[in-house]
Amino acid sequence: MDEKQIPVCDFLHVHEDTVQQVLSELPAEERLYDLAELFRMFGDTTRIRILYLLFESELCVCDLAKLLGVTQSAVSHQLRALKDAKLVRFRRAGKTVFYSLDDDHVRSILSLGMEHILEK
Amino acid sequence: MDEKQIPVCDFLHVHEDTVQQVLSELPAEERLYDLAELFRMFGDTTRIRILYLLFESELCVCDLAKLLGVTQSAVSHQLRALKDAKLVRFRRAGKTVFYSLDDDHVRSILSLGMEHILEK
DNA sequence: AATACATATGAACGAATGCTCATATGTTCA
DNA sequence: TGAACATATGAGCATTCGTTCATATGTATT
Repeated sequence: MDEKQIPVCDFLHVHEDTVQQVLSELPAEERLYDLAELFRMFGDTTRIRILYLLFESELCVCDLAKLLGVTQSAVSHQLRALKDAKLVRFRRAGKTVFYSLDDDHVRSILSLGMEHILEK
Repeated sequence: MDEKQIPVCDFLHVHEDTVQQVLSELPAEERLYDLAELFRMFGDTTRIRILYLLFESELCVCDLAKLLGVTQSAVSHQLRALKDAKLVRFRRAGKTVFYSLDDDHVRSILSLGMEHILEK
């Protein structure tokens, strides 16, 4: 042991086998990044509101903008992010574009989150 | 009708009753904020890694710092955030403080998120 | 083709975020 | 009580984020 100056204790408190166990459960760096990116989508009220509005039915961009009381541009930017994260999909109908939830993970994740904050 | 200059369409594409339905499902502003705040906790790789490390067993601050390869200060700051969000709890044992997951919501939410990114 | 409407996108700006450094608090042991 | 160790916290800084404004792209209608 030891030529370290970092201000952390210089030994592990937990047992070595626990360390191995814990590290083996840790997903690969890339997956962790993707996971954080996914949850970051839920980490903004505008995006969360968009997702909740799409809970029941598909909506077009301008409807979303009006219901949210924000700019069409802002909604469009956020929808792009949600689309990239595979949380919403869209279909074109003439000039208007209708967005809807991509799959049920969105509903499940939002429900679990809501459960958590309601219990605490 | 009307005197609006905002660059969004001036009528709703969806039916009025759909609007009512959609708006009635939208949680209160405060809940949406809390929800976003909760998910924001999962939206950072350092915090996600902390949560995954705590999946199997409790760990003290300095162990976490070493396993993550980051400063004790950084970990401490993030643990504070996670604690405020009720995602982790701690117990003091002499000089060291052991952190663990607060409840099973953390595991469920992480699992759902992982499912999503693995499928897409 | 020209116009109007719906949506998308890039640049810019202010606000929030995560880290580091320095230091404070808290605990144990001599 | 003083020294050593573990953790917490505040200030400062660079980066990221979400919005707005201006403008581009795409579609339908005349």
